[in-house]
Amino acid sequence: MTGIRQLADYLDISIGTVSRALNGKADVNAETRRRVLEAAEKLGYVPNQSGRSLRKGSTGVVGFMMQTGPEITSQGDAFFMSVFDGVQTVLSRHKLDLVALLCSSNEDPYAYLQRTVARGFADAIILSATRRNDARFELLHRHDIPFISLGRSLTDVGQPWIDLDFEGMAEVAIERLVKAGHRNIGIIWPHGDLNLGYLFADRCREVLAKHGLVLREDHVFRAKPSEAGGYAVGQEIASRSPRPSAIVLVNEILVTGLYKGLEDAGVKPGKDVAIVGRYSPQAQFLSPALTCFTLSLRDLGISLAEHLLSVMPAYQSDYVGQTPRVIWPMTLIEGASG
Amino acid sequence: MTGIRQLADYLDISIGTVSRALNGKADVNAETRRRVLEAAEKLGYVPNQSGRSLRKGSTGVVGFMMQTGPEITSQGDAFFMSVFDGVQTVLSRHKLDLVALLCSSNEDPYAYLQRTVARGFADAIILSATRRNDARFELLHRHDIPFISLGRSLTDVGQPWIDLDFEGMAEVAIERLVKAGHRNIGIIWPHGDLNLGYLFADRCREVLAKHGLVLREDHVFRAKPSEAGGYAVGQEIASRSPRPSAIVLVNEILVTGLYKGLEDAGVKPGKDVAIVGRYSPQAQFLSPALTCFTLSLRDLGISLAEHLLSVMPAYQSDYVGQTPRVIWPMTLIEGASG
DNA sequence: TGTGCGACCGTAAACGTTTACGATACTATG
DNA sequence: CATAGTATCGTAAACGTTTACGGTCGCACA
Repeated sequence: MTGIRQLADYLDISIGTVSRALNGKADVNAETRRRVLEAAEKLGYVPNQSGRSLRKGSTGVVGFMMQTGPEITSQGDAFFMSVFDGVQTVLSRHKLDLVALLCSSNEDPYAYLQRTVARGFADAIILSATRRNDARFELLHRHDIPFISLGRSLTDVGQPWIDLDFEGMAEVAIERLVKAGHRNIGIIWPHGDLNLGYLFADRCREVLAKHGLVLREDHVFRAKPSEAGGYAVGQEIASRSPRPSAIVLVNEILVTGLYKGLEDAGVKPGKDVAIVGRYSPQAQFLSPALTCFTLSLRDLGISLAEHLLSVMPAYQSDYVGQTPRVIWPMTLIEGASG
Repeated sequence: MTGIRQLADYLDISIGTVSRALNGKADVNAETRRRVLEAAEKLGYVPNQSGRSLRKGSTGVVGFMMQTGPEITSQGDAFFMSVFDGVQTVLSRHKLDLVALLCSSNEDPYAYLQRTVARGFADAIILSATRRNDARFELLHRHDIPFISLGRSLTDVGQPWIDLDFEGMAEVAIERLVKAGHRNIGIIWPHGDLNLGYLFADRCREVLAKHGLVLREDHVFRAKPSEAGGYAVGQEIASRSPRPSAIVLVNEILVTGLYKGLEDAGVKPGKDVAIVGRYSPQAQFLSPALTCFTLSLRDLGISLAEHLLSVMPAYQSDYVGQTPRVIWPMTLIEGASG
């Protein structure tokens, strides 16, 4: 491993100058800088992260916290990979690296976050899978770590957040179904205390009420966020009487199972029961194609990164005037399901 | 942030003793150790990672490298989340943390890895999405970084690897289909130069040959690893004459699209064309349910971690006698598709 | 009493950077 | 020519740990 010392010896100048040259400081001769950069390239020198961050007090990495395990939050397949990609295109412009902080399913997320924060692992954090009451917010706030959350929470501490427009989605979906003549509309609400479920369900109720309709309690279906959960809830829906004539679901990960659950119970999705859901890679390849709400995950990632930078002291000058909170719109893809 | 110095001052002992007490070194009085641990807990002291790793030369983190972007390798993120979970259960026993090293889709993986390795970011690396010729192997070998790869490669450098048994899968699938009377069997081979495609295709050919059958070149379908890719290839299959009566696919991520592509072309999956594939969360909820090969992703993760530890000098004593290479078996789930 | 030993602990160096500060040489200006 | 100013660079401290080394103390033993 070639360190800055080897590089300095090789060039026969001091390590201070080398460091300044590499970091783009002003007081270094242009010719010297050129030589340093050239030599660094040649010797394959890359600054050691530990030494650098020990001195600077910052690590140059942004952590995206997520829980591992088979039963992930409420997002499916390529969701995070696409978001990451957007985040990185922004961060890389500032020489920041993104790593995923993986909290195992048998570790308490709060304890995990506490540990990684105290270790000084990342300069800033992106939170996902925000709960309705989420203690992690206060933790990061107390330690004065810049962060942003993908998702709102009641335990807001003034940090920026971006959340999908679940309420707008509820509104558009319900309006659409009501206009199509549906009077008996049910919803699927994923298990757990993710905040989005509440936002979604509440707005559904409101919009229905506006039309003089009521969301029956036995038409609120709780599902595990998995295909199996979708299957189970499909069976359940089929067995209700009265059976809802339309279903809105906020979770993308269970729709194939839902279709199958309904079919196996003799109820044809899109025909006997209209379905409106969230986009997933499978959505348009189901039969009938799912009417669903979509968004650009990459753009979402970009926005997440930009808003995060706007609260990081070292970078915020480039990102002034960011709206601190964003409700991210989703657009409807008309399928044949509802 | 309370450092070791504050802790030492608080206890009125030297930082050396504090460090030894916390790290479980021998020559420290039992009572002193108790006091130190208690105070550390009380003051919420957590060792600074940069300082520690600068001194020790190791970081205590294991990196799992993966590419971000919508068009990921051939696995969905449900796949990795489960594997991660297994990896972590093992690593956490050794106080090692797992982070995902996210290489953005517009950065060269080799350059990315080079950068993170030189920075000294992780003590060991897990590679995934191994290509048939993968320069990353040699890179890590040259830098003497312990690593393991999920997937074989021609550019093996003697490191341990674990790979799914794509050849066994090919064998079982082909035998099954031949036994069912199929003579015209096609395969779907994902785009890119992932090694698994070659392993799979070659073995398919061999097994077919054993039965006096030949894999027609126009029955080898290349597909983009996405649902859309599956749809396209479904259309393609339908248009071939002669049309294969059965299809084996090695990639899990495109099956819903494949079904739809076939259906839209008037070909009924499972009826007009038998299909055997890989397990995905959707597999059993398709109609007909997919006959597919599955495995315990968590156990795979556990094995990955154990084999990785066996090549890490600081930990290998606990993991002697590990077989360096593992071909991970998959088991068949009989669906109705083939 | 002197010696040796073990238990325990303090001291200080080292890890690889960054950066405040001071030193040097050269240029411009009077 | 003297001086101030500027460009460039070297020096050394600092970041928070870990750990080799040496020191002190108490005790056992001859």
